[in-house]
Amino acid sequence: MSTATVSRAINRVPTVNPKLVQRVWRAIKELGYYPNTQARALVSGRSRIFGLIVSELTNPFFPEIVQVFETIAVRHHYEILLTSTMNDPEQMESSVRRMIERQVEGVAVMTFGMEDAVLEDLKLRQVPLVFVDVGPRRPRVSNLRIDYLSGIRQAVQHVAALRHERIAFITGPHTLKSAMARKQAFLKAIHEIGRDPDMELIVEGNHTMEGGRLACGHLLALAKKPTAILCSNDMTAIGVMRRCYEDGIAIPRDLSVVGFDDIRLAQFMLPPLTTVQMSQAELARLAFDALLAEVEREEPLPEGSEYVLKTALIERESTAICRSNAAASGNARKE
Amino acid sequence: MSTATVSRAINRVPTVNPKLVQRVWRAIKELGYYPNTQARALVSGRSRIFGLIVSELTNPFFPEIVQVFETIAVRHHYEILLTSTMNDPEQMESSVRRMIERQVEGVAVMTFGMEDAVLEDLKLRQVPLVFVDVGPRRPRVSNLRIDYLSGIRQAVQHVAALRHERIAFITGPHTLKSAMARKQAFLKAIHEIGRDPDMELIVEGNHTMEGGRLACGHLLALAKKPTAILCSNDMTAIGVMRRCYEDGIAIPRDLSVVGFDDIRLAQFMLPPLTTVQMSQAELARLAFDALLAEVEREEPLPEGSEYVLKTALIERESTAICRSNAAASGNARKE
DNA sequence: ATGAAAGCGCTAACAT
DNA sequence: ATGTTAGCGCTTTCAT
Repeated sequence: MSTATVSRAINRVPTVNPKLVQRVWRAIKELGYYPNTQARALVSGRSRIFGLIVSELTNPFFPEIVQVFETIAVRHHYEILLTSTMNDPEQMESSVRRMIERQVEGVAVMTFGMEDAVLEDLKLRQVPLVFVDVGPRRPRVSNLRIDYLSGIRQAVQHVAALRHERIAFITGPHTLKSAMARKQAFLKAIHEIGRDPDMELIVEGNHTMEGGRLACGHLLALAKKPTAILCSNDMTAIGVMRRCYEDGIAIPRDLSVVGFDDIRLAQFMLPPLTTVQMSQAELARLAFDALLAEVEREEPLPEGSEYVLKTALIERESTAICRSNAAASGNARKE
Repeated sequence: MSTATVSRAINRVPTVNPKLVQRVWRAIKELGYYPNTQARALVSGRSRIFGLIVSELTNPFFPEIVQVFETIAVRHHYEILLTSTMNDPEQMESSVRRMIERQVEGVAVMTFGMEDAVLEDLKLRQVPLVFVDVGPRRPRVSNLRIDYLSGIRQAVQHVAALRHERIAFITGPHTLKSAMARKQAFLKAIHEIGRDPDMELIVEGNHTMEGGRLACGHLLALAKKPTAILCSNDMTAIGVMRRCYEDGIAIPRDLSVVGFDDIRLAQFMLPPLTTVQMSQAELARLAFDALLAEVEREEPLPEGSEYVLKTALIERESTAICRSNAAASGNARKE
């Protein structure tokens, strides 16, 4: 029996004698034989590896993305090559190089911000790519566009319905495209309900807890304080909660706060954080599907592909009716 | 110029003419050439891949481990093959198979619990392995032993010094070796300070928030309630905090709580959680070093290797002096 | 239905 | 110092 026959048996080529197939499988069991993926990849030209680039695993936004991406990948007999760049262009470059060397069949760039020239090499090789929000429209690259407005609109209407009138927004860093999109969505949503945003109530954060804490301090020092604060991400909201804890301000009694992202942490906060969900599981799934579709597509679409991810409000316990305005409008309210 | 020369130039074999080396590198730049790792691995017999098996990425204990392991791996020109098993033996088996097929040079099994027969295949192949707490002593397998006692002793002494007398402990699942080790450490530490543990105050949790919440409920229903609760892990402590929040019990004023693990979340809690740190970064580093040492060791040690990871108390704000006992002993204390 | 042989991209041994 | 050749483990023609 030749190696060719064995190969055929393993790969279930129908023309092999069932008797032989049996023998082959028995031998495999006995010898504990496992095929060598490298050799397979070498001859087939298909590595069955997808690259996955994230900013940092310790940012609570990413673990679920990686988890889900990995699970789906395995189901499709793909392996993932994971790298976290810490937002360092040099690391980004090195990870791209490693990915090319390992012959990845596609790369999901889940790092918010920078769609860099660093990726030129990947594009040159026609490696399918998928970005969040920032990708160019060109063949073999897909984009996951986040519909920030849908969820943020819900959040704004939610607090407005709770009679809040002074609604603040803490932004992310203004260098970050996705953060600016969130701010714009907030402004739009405010306009939609016929109000004019009070610019004093829009302050800049940096998507960290400390940034949220500081920004909250500013807001609380205002002559006319907000009664509700919406945040550009959950970590910011956690900073707000921290600040309120320090200052003895009770959430949601004295102040309502809403986050964005719905990282796992959000539900562990006390009180559990009301937040706009941008499903990490869904994001991962879309990214994988986009890559897979591209790999299986013979002729690349000239304009690449686009997918949209909706966002939606998750009501938990960090928002409540505005006490002052509830009283003003004659609504009884227990203390 | 032959391919061999190019290969030598790339691999910096000193005997090649500097002129040629120059030309080679220039051509590489121009053509955007990257060596094919698969082919290299095939001929060299070294994949430069380490497997990393974790339980689940969404468990806050793991992301930092993965992050650090990956960072170190890259620095040593290794790639990691990451799989999360969700504690499912079947997934564990499949991931082991995939690792063998990809010719990993070593595997770090960071999944607390089960050192399974599933790993037989790996052992057969003499693949270096590293476990946490549960590995057998045999050639090519290393063990990271956690020194639970050092940190738990500090925690016990810390709350004892704060005049707490009724100190409770919420365990993990009793099927989990590492959880039982923590409980034993607690008992030992209590004895060390000359006290007898009150078995009524030892209740079982399951390392989840809900488990902690329930266990805390039991403890609070006791005729003689504890004034301090130590937990087998941080998620349990978070459950305790949740329960107290629901019941209007103030931490640390009415109750002190201590966690274990020091997951990132701990510092974001309100109040920030006092906890026993088991450094995830250190754990990852030890695991990688163990693997690397084993790969580079020609002759395997007959008994494998052992490394010890210390634990230590991180004091934050969820513990405070016991009010009742402070008063009883005549200590004034502001409200 | 099976075997023989070529070749995937690279490195190492041998030859020059 | 460089080129030639063989071979890593596998799949895939091409014969038979």
